[in-house]
Amino acid sequence: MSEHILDELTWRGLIAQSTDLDALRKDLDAGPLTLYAGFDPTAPSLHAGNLVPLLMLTRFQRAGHRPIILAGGATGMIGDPRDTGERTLNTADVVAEWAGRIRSQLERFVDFDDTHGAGTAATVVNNLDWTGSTSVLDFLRETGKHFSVNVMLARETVKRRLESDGMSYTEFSYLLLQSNDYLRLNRSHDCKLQVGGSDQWGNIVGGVDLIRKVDGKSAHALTAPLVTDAEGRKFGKSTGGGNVWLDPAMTSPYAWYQYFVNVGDADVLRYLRLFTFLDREEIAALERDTAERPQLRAAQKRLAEEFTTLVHGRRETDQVIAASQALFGRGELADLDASTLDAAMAEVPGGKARLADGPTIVDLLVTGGLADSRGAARRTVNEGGAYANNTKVTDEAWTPSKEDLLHGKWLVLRRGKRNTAGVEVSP
RNA sequence: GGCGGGUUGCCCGAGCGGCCAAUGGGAGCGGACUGUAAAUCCGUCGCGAAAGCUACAGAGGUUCGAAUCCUCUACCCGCCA
Repeated sequence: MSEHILDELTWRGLIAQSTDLDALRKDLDAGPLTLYAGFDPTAPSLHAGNLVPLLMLTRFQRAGHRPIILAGGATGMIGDPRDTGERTLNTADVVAEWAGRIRSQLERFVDFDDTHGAGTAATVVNNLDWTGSTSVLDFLRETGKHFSVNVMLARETVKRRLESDGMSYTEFSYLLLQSNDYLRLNRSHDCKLQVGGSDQWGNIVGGVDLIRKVDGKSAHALTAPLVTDAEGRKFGKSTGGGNVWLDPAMTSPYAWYQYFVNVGDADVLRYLRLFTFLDREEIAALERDTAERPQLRAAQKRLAEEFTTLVHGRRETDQVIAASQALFGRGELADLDASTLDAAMAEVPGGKARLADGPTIVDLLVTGGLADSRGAARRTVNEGGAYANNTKVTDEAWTPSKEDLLHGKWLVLRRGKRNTAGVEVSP
């Protein structure tokens, strides 16, 4: 069969820090091992960066182990300290709502049956279930007593925060909560491994230490390199800013696909290893393609295809690929048949306009969602970045005529090289 | 509780009472070059066609005129108790 999970993670570049790997390997070989990763509801949706640790759970499950997904209903109420400064607390309602939404996203990435061997069925837990009812006194006496402030102050994030804005006691306590989670799961599920992004290292080993101190047992820690910054922003530098969200209402499948098609050569192979299940041979072949014929973007297209399928499903992926080919292909837009064009237009942003209103290119860029304001739209036109049906428009007053409408209703707008929108124009 | 400092546009960060829609970075956006890459260079970057409008934590006030002065409120930081 395949190689050892730890060896696979190593070549994929998924191991940033770890406790004793040999000891972990021994435990892994002894049978299904229970492991967990936690996800705090800090936004209404997971983003691409969250998928590294999430897929790590998937990989372990496929290798015959048992994943626990933890939704941070409690930790999300507190906030993991970050370098940029104190977080604003969200209300309990918001946290609960986000936790629910994230939970349903998380559930798609693991199997809840013993598909990968006996005892590999996944579990979902919410740390609010055991933290919410704990009394302060119990918590301080039973958990707090095991933590040395001296040690906590030495943590990187804490040090940086003390040099800048300082930190509330609330956030300072975060470590204790997450450590306690690990202890709880170790006791209730015999969970012996926690994985996460490398920013979680301190929190994870906090739990490892706690388990050792309280129960005298050993547990493992494994972190993956961060692909995003602490905020999950700036996932890559190859294209537009902002987060790439899993929620199709926040980031459309088309936008998701396009984002990964546009990944730079320097990142694409690493991303393939981090975000896909392609094996060494396939990735090596794509590496050759990238080196020899980079303009084909074979690796990027494969990454985008695999990753879109993983998140949005095969069907949706086929549609966005078709749309991308139609819009970025060599052929003339006018040559696309009606159903292909309709399908492509359904994937990109758009709007509606009426010919009778005599909308100008400026109006259309705004209604198509390609410009935030009319001023921005005019700027785009003057900068030479506006296109209608792939023809550059340089006159702000340009207005489409009936003959411009593809299949009698579509006007394909573009801003710059790769931002496309479809405006449906009625008489 | 006392004393002091702070709150500026997406982020960081300047800002003498008029010349400030507000210096400078970064991010973003467009162009050139390419491959729907990277790097680099150029341009741009509140809303509005314009008049003008809305903005410098919030609310008042002083003034011909305030982001800049005063008062109160909220939040943040530091020192002391």
